[in-house]
Amino acid sequence: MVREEDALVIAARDVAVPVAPAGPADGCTEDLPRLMALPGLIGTRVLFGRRQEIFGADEEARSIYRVISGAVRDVTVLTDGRRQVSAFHLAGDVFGLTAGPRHSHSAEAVVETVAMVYPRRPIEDAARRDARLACTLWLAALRQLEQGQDHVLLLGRRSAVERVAAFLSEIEQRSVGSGWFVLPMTRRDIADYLGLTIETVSRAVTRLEAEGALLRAGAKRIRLRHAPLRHLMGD
Amino acid sequence: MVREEDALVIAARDVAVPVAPAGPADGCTEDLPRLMALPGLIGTRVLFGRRQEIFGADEEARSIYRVISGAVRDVTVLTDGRRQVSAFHLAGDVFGLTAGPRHSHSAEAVVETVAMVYPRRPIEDAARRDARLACTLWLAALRQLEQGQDHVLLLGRRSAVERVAAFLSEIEQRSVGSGWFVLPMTRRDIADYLGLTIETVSRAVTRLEAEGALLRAGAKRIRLRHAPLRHLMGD
DNA sequence: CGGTGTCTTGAACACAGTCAATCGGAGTGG
DNA sequence: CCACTCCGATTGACTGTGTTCAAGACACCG
Repeated sequence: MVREEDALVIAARDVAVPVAPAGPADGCTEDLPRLMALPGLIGTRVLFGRRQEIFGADEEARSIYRVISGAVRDVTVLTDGRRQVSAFHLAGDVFGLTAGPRHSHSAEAVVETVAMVYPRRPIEDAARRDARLACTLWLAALRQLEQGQDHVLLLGRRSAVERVAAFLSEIEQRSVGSGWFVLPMTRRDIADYLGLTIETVSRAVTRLEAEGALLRAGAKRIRLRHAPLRHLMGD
Repeated sequence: MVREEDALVIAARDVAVPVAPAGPADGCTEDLPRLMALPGLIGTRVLFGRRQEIFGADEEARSIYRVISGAVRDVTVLTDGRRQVSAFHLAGDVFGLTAGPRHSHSAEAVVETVAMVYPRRPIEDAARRDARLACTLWLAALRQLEQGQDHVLLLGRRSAVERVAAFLSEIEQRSVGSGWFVLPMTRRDIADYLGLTIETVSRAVTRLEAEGALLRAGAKRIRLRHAPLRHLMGD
């Protein structure tokens, strides 16, 4: 089994893998807002109207964005009209990061939204010189990566009711206050985020209400009851 | 609509957003292997047996990995046994990156696998000093982020046959040669990656074969016929 | 107070899941 | 070399969750 080319390989079961005595390991600054205010990184506050496109798919990625207020959706549309929302960005979130020269999806304001817009080139130039900034951008990307993995788990292995329950929990946590909160997006956005139809989302919300897992005031004003909600979330 | 606190905000439709004249924009070095060979970053070649766990969920993230040969799966298991594979890593891929101190999922060798293992702390220390390394790690994370978004689109808005067709295309592209290639993973892994059951994966492959979109030699040895395959992929 | 867009509800259907039996291929031992 | 075993893959019949198509309720705004 051990061929010559593997001669220097250590079998994982035979030896303890050499490791650093890891501590909290968050050496990078988490304070992206302040870093982005560094000299030379001049951002612009921009107001986007409801449903306004912020950038389009295949468009050159010239800017990086941070939400001040409002909500933004990342959208991919297939040629036959099927639509997928891959992420929502709320106040404080950074979006528009991409490895390549072009965006792979579009971003649209869900409601009237104010965002800081930073030109990409100067940011990347600065990141190439300032390791702290680069490290911070790395963390921002990793955090989005982990959100994406949660999303994959949601879409791959959860029922409709579980998806809607998890979605509402997520939005509640990312909204400011506790108690009542407002869904900025329509049922269509939610459905396209959860890989469902608007009818199924509607039925799931109705069912959650019937089971006592939430209270409603209109379609978008919601208050969760966490104890019964957890019961319906599976894990 | 424009309140006082928005006074300094520029409406996106009124002015051209100031942008840098963006070029190819890939200032960061893409050559992660060579960067990881920098002085001070001492990796270890480690051999993992088939199905061996490389790291577990909730385990401290002490290392970063790069696949030399073989294949690795990222796995999340819910308490009720439902299983989701969030990614496969093939030769050349970096994995084990995480923002927090702990892994959110486990990683397992799909087949006998050799990987380079780099201790995390020294890498992050170096990244905090060397902006090029930080920038490169940033790109690695962004690339995984984009793969995650493709995965979300797959799970959210594609039929079973489309998912399997897209999956086979993806593996073919990431494998070395052209023509025939080998699936290192079982039907269970594929099903858990695509959010399907093994029976549905099996039926989809059978159907793709019947429609002339692929040839089979055993369950894992495959050759794709791209023209008919595209037809069945929707977009 | 009407009009329009969004949301909810209902009934029929379809796609993928479940349960169960069979097939196939790699490895093992006689 | 063949028979046996085991695990994974395939196929079939039936079920169920979520979709589709269609109608109606609600709320927001002129």
